[in-house]
Amino acid sequence: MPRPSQPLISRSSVVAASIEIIDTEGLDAFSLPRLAKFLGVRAPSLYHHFADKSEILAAVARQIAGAGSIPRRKPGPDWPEFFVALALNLRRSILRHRNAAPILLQYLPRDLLISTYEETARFLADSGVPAHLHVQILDGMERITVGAALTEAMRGPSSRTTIFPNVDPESQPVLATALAENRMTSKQLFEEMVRSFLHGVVRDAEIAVPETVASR
Amino acid sequence: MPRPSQPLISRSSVVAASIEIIDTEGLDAFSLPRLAKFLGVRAPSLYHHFADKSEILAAVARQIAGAGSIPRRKPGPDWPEFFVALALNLRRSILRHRNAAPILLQYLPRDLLISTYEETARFLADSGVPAHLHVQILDGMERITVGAALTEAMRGPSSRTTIFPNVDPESQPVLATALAENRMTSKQLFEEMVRSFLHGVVRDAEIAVPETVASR
DNA sequence: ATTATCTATAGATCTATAGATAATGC
DNA sequence: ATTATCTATAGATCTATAGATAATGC
Repeated sequence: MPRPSQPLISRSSVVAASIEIIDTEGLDAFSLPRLAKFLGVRAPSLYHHFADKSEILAAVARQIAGAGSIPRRKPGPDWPEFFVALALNLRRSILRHRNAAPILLQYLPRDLLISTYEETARFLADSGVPAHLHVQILDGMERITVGAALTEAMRGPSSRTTIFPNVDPESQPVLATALAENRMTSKQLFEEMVRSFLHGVVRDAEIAVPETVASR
Repeated sequence: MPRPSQPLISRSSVVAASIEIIDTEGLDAFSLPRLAKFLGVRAPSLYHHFADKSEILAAVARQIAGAGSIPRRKPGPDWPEFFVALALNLRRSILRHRNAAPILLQYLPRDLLISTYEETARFLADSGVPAHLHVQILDGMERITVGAALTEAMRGPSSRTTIFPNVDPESQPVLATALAENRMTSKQLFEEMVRSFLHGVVRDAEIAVPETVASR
């Protein structure tokens, strides 16, 4: 049955199927024959839509990383919360497809977190953050968010609930105390990690919302 | 030539050879036949020393991650610098073997960064950091360090020197200004990222070195 | 003429096991 | 008897290309 009336394959259906396979059967199960079977076609037909396998994987990475919506927020003293929201979005997207974490690491689209760095830099400027800190913030946010979410994605099921596994109160009393004192979930730790970083970056800077912006 | 007088293969030589292959030929080039050839033996002989391929890769990850020495430092107000040194060590180890980054992500040994969490928690306590922040610090440090180093390792050669590639001063003036204002290298950004996080975590806490410790 | 599928297949691997073999250590 | 290698190979893939074929769109 060569050339059907309606195309059997589209780039988006290939990406969706790939993610489905990786999610349910794991990364090792993913191959072009497996993907083709899932779509009800033959493997060579995939080459009509993608140059090669890596192009498919790159599209998968883009799909997963770009799934979240970009939060809207006005510049101002609570500018860090914009980044917290952005980071939580990406974390959720990555954790939804934990099996794909190695793909994301390998095919990381730049401007993953911050779709338009320019716009985000302006947001920082309008919030009164000095220009010399912008690169620190943009670069740090990207690395922290992607990195922390990826490592969290790779943790085994046991390490997900208990943050540090196998702590013996007898031999590790200080650590046991620390764990007992902790009231935060993984998600809250992640969120607070981002917040801490941002507050730390501006720790010595005078943050004042410029008049021109404040009065807009 | 079955059973030589001196064993031809050892776990450490296998790990070293694996790293050498991955470093110079890339991760895709790594296979048991390739590894065996490198060592001058036949592939099945490797199974006498390792249960399977993944056991070799896990050993590779452990070797790379555990290569750095643990800095010694006395507790006190400059406790963050201990963590900065720890993080820089791990970053260097990871960047020395960038091709192995996906392996590290997959076979991440827990207690990668902080060999003994207990000891580190005590260091924090002795430095006057409140117990309720210990988990935030230990968990955050591990995630930030590993994550940021891994994403840095995966960056292409062009993105290494220029932190944000392809910035057009015409259409992206704010970002261009930010880049012009930045005087930090990738390493310094990493270092400062860690420092910012730690200062941020304790931003609202009273840090006082306890008398018992300070007077030791 | 172009497009989107198919069949067939080249060509190259790869992981892991079974069983033989000779050196070693007791 | 155990150890550390080897040969041989099962068994399963996989990626990608060449070339055929029929539907589509001009």
